[in-house]
Amino acid sequence: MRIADHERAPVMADVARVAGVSHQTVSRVLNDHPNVKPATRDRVIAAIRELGYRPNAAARTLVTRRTRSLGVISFNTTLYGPASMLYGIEQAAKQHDYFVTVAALASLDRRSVLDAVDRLRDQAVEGIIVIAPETTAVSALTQVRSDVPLVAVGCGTHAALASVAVDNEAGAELATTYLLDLGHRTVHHLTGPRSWLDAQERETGWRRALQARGAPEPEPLAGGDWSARTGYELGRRLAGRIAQQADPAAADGREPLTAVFCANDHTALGLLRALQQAGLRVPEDVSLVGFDDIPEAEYFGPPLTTVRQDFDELGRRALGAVVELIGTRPGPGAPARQMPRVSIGPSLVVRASAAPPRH
Amino acid sequence: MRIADHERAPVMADVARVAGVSHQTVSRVLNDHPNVKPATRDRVIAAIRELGYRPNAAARTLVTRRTRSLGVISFNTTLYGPASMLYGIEQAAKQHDYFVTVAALASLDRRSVLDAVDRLRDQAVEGIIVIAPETTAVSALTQVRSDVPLVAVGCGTHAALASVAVDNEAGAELATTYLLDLGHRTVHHLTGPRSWLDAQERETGWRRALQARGAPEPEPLAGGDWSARTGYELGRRLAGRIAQQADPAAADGREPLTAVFCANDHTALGLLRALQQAGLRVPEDVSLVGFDDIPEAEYFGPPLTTVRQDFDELGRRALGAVVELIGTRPGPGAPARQMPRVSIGPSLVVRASAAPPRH
DNA sequence: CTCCCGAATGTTTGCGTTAACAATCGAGCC
DNA sequence: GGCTCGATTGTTAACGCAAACATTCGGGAG
Repeated sequence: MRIADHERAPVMADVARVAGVSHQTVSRVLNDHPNVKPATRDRVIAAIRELGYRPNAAARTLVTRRTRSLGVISFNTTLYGPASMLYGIEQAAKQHDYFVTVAALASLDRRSVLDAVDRLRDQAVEGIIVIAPETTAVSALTQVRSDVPLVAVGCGTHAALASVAVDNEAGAELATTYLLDLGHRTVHHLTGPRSWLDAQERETGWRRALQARGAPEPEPLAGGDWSARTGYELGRRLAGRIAQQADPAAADGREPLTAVFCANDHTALGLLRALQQAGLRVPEDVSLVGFDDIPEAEYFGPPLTTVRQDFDELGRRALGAVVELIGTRPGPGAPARQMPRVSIGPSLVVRASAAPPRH
Repeated sequence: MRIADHERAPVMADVARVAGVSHQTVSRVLNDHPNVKPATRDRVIAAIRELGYRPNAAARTLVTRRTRSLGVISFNTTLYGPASMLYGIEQAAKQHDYFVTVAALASLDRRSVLDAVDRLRDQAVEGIIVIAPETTAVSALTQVRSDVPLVAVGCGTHAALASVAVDNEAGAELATTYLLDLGHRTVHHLTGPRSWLDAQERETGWRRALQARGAPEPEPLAGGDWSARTGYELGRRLAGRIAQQADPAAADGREPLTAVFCANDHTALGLLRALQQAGLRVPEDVSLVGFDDIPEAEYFGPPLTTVRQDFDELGRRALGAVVELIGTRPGPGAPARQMPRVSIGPSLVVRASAAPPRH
């Protein structure tokens, strides 16, 4: 396992010379071809080791037309969800013997997304996974007329793309129904950013659950952007409203607010903080349910009841989907390629932040 | 911008034919060589656009021996820190016109780290950034006799590697001194995993601050692994101890526990939760300071005073360092390559979780 | 003993690009 | 008017590998 002493790195021909065979035989050994005498194979392997030879990926790609690399486009890799998905993708990619090249987006506008796709195509990735669940991004993506297989992950289940996503509607229904079952007259909803499909779907699921029970449908609390900060800001407003509600004279016809389903755990944290700061108790005064089940949710004060989604699994499935797509390449005269849609079921994790309403 | 109608993608020769020039002229246009007549250049560009031509990266790499790709090895991309650094790295890489290939580690043992390096070298990355701050990983890395430039990021400032890191010791001193200044007799420390350099350095900084003030040095609270869970578990034990401490008869000679400096924000959250559950108030009964300043820290109950580190910047600097290293390649007879060490200063973010002790 | 066939190995070609070298073309100069 | 020089363009040769196409060798069938 010598290091090239500042000369050119050894190439296949060098190995061949040392092993006393032709370079083609070396190639055969490298690619596990049959019809190589074991003794020859051993000599070649020894030579490879002796020289510290490693195949040149570019040369190999040039002739095989395969790069074994995939692209992942991600908006904010800082969020727990995207970060976990990336992790799941990479783990799975390793098993399928693929490399993962990431392209982080500065913003989610059409231009930025298309640029990222372009960048990855320049690098000749064999497939692309997009973790960019915004509607504009998705619509931009649907127009990428490219021969590169493309799968969107965590982008809601209704995108016009091959996609892998958690069933947001089902999750939202789960959360809402749970709160209704506890005895709340209705459930309010702190939304995520309206431009995200996940947020839209969670809102839809929430609404559907209310309708199924004939519960009043309060105006959603809009303005969340998944961050704790916006949860906090909305919480401040809510706290004021709840204070009024204690005073019957000030009844304003709106539904009393005793239960809130938050679009995700981070906003729930912000909301929690705002309520506590206003002297309200969770779950005694207000019940809360989140979405995601980030690792910290269990240690909020109080621990957060939330809808769990398996990001790792999402990532793995997404990878599986691209690999599948890569395998079933066009083939002349193939009909419009079908778009696999994988939907993963979420589950409710019950903790202390939701309880029956007081009377 | 036509799509190849299922035939081979156009190559340089196709462009040349359409433009009525030789392929070399096309190459010159592509690479911004001087001495191409503007009119010719325009014809070539038009042809490129007409055919939807894009250069073949593999062929280019084969001859230039440059891949314009970098590898990032990361352990747990799910944590806020690593995820943010990855983001910063990618942003900066884009500006330097590099691709980023990630290699996630399943574990931090020597073997796994070396495998990752190998994988990346197979893909011919020009440089590697490691976000894997464990001592075993670092020691494995120092032995990678490779011609690939390698920079460790967030791995403490004492590794025997080119590195970019926040000054953990200074940050820990900042936190500890702040608590002492508030009037606490001493400060306890909830450590991170001992095998991480960051954790070690934070412990060192904490100890040094105590010594500088002549404050008693309590046994560190070991067992943290950066997670909220371990913070919680340690917190349970602490709570028991504090309860005893209220009873003078049970005094056990240990320092009273009124202030804790946590190795990171997540463990601080767990600790917070455990204390509250035990009926203790923060900061009235116990003051807390964290490390990292994750976006949620501001919304803990109470908001967490913590040491801020700029992960994005860390990532950018790390990228700058590798690019630098790549630029100043060996050169025959070059002396052992110097190892750049960048250390970034942290800052204290004061919030409500720390206050003067009661008497 | 010869022929045929398959296993094992070698030789040649082409992948798409850039670099090195060659050729052409004009303009300026003596 | 021939020559030189620089600007522009073309031609050829790598780059390192795998696939297609030879070749060799040995053994079994006839």
